[in-house]
Amino acid sequence: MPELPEVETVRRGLALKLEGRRLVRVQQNRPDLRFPLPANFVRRLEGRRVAAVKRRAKYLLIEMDDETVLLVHLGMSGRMLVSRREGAIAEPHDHVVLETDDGWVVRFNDARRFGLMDLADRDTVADHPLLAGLGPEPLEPEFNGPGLAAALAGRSTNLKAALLDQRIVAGLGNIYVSESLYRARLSPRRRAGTVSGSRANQLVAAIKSVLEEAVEAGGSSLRDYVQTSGELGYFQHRWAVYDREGQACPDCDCNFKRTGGVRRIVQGGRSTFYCPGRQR
DNA sequence: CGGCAAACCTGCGAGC
DNA sequence: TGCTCGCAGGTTTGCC
Repeated sequence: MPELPEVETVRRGLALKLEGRRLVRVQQNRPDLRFPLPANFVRRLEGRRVAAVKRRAKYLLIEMDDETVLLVHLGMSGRMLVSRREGAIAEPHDHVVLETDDGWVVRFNDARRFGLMDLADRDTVADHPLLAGLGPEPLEPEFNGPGLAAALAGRSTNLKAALLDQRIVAGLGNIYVSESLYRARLSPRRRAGTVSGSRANQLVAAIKSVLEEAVEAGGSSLRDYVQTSGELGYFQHRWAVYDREGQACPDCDCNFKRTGGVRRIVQGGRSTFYCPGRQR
């Protein structure tokens, strides 16, 4: 999916179109996404003005003027497509459609339906079951070397799996874990508990720099992901290891002929990409 | 606790 | 051209 940089890109696009606008029409095209939509979903949103569009980890939090919060997760294939009302064409898998008082249409489109929406209250949304257990925001100062080391201490699971665990740090997914570990020169196979001190500091710095650059580039993009505007993100062109099996890594001083370049392994049923010459 | 597989669901590209 | 297979950015659950 959309990992943190993609969700942040979507958040910015939605904020430009939605903040301060009234939702004059809300259309719900099916009773459920990953979970059933809450009771009175349409009635609780229609006519409300959007106060703010925020983000926590990979969740979008769209706050209304009555303190209702529309919680959105894009899952693997979820998109928020923005267009003018007069040009809007309904497409398959448009599950929820929002229309603003100044003529914009936002369509939540999610073929695989791993995404979700729920309604919460502003003052208690942090305690929502989906948000309560999340770890620190990786781009905030609260995410730092000592804190990460403490969270990893004693864990025998591999470092890849630990960084995908949203309780350790919230917002990384399969692409940016591989990219961060490459930048930190740490092997995805290393035991998580062995990362402390300067290694933890380096890993935190790597995660922050990868995510910051990706946000700046407007996220990555695969075939089924577009930004709110419909344009593609550019970070995919900067992947060092993700989806680059067999190729030389960009900083290659690691004897390509011996290592065979970027290696793909499967951990927890998901692909991991790394350079065995650089990452230990 | 840990590791793994399966589950949720659809689409797409590769290979035959 | 058309079929089957494997794989895909996420997260949870259940089993050993």
